[in-house]
Amino acid sequence: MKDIAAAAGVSRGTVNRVLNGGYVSPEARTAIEAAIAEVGYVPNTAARNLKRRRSEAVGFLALEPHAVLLEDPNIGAIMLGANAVLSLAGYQMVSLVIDSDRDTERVARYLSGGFVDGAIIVSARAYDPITRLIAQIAMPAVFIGHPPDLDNAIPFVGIDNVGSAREITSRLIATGRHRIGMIACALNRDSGGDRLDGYRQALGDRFDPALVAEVPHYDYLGGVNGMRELLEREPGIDGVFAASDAVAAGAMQVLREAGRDVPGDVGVVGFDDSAWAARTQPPLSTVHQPAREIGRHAAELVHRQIGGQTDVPRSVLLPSPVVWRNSA
Amino acid sequence: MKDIAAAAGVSRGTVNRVLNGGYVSPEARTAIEAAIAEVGYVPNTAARNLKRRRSEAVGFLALEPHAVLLEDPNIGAIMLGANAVLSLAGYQMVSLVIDSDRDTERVARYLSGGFVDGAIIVSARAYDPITRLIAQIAMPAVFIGHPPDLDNAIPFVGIDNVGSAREITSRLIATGRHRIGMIACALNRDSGGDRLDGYRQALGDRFDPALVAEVPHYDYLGGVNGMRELLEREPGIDGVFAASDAVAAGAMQVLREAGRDVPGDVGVVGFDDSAWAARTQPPLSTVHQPAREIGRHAAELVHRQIGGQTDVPRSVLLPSPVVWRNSA
DNA sequence: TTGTAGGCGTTATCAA
DNA sequence: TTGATAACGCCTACAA
Repeated sequence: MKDIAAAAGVSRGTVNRVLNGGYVSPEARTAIEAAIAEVGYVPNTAARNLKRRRSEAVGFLALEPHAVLLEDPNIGAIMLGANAVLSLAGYQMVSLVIDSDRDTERVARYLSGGFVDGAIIVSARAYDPITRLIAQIAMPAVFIGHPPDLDNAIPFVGIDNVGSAREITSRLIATGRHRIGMIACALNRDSGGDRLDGYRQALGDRFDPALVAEVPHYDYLGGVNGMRELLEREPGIDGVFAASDAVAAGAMQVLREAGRDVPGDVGVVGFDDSAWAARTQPPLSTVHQPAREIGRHAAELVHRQIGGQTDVPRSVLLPSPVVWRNSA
Repeated sequence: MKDIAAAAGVSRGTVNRVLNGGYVSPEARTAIEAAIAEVGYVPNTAARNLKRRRSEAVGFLALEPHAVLLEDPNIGAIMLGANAVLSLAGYQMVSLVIDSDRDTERVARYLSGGFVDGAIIVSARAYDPITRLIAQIAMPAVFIGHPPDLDNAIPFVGIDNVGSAREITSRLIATGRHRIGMIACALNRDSGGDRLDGYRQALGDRFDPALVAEVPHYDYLGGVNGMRELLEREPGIDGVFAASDAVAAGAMQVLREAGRDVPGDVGVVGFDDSAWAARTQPPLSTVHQPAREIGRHAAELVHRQIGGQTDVPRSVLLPSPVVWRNSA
């Protein structure tokens, strides 16, 4: 900057004014702009951050084991939604992969080092060190999904998993199914537990633990294994609520191999309304998860916190309607 | 830092020495460490960067339209591979979504602002402004996939798309197929063009343009449309090389609906060896793309450049063997 | 082994 | 409208 001040024959203060707005005479301005173009000058952000005490960047943290991260059909859409909003607000979204303890530590340093002004956190587990750090340094942040900790200092954006699960299970009942099972996943995460709760609520007295197969992940393989288990335990099963579309796809594959017609013999419903849902044969009835919107709202919430607003909602619950197709 | 120097009753110089190594007396050290723990002090990275002129971070840039990004089965694995290496070297990988012109501009500022010491670039298009910027400011960088520009200042990591496509097509020929079509995608990208070239080379004189269906993206829908087109143009088709596994999955769905048996009536092969390949019925013969390794090598290449090494290879080509399953 | 002091490139304040 | 100047928090000589 010194260089271009010299080149334009003005002081650094004036250069700064054309950069960041202020009173500058036309002659000075053109001279400076010419010099900037000449040298290809770009302000040093480290210096700027040091002075301004902010980075104009927001971190997007996915605290997932990586296999899960890659399978998740929603996370990409959430990122894009968040990026759209942040981008418009002039913020750089930087997403950080946390894939080991070493990562955790480094990310912690990164966050407290002033590289970002805020954070969007996807599927934090309870007592995660990163989560605690963020709360401790009072960094503007938002969770996607339920907050994992009891203290609700950090707002969250999500959907009503319980309600939607209850609703889609109810409609399975309404279509005359009698032995309705569930393939439940990821019970250590809020979404997993909530969907199981919804299923249970819908069934009420007719709930039968023998009809619930538990599998670790929301993936195709989980659907395959879960369905096999269910079929073995209850050959007369005529309805299945799979905790995600990928799981439902795996389940349908097993049903096909077992010679059961969907939806004739067995009704199947999923969750997410992801690309899977359109690809299954027949297309899947499922719960629409507004991933893009979730990302948008999350970004807005951090942005408002960064801006110092105090009237930020503690939580935002987005509608997640059932999409009725042909699998049930 | 001033604070903790005061708290520990020493000078800032001494504090710095316990932070970054140097001669410090045991008493001073313990006092300082206590003070650090007390306050929860973390060094300000902006200031440190300003002084050291580096950030210990590497950018991961995917210059893709977002829809493509979400569909790509490899990009996640590449990121994880890169992150593993960078993490070990103490670098923070930050991935930046580029989803609009506004994004491009902001990312450019971000890069030249000293937020990262190097960059890994996925599927840059020719004449991309970001690419040019990186070359211009001589930032350590590496491309994943062919370099889009003629000047080869920036090394790249990839696979031999032409060779692998040729090989898998050849084996389709060797199994006795006579009318072998291809569903080609993304011809505006190097991988797309190269795979078509390999197919053409394998067929030699028997190459027939009427047997090539072009679709825009490497996705399931592309496979569906491409296969329909091919079937219409040449009902006697008995072999198909799909430019990716997702495309192959779409094609197989159409073949199934048309009553053609795979591999009995039509042999189908894909490319990527992604999760799709195991899910299709029958499992897909395909080309294994070592995505994780690609990420690893890319990270190593930038890291070595950042370290000032000059003997960095201009390119790394990883093996991409054919995986023979049951679809052909 | 420790303290002091100057500067990294910006921004912000204050006079002029 | 402009220029000088003092921070921002850290690192690194150099002196003690």
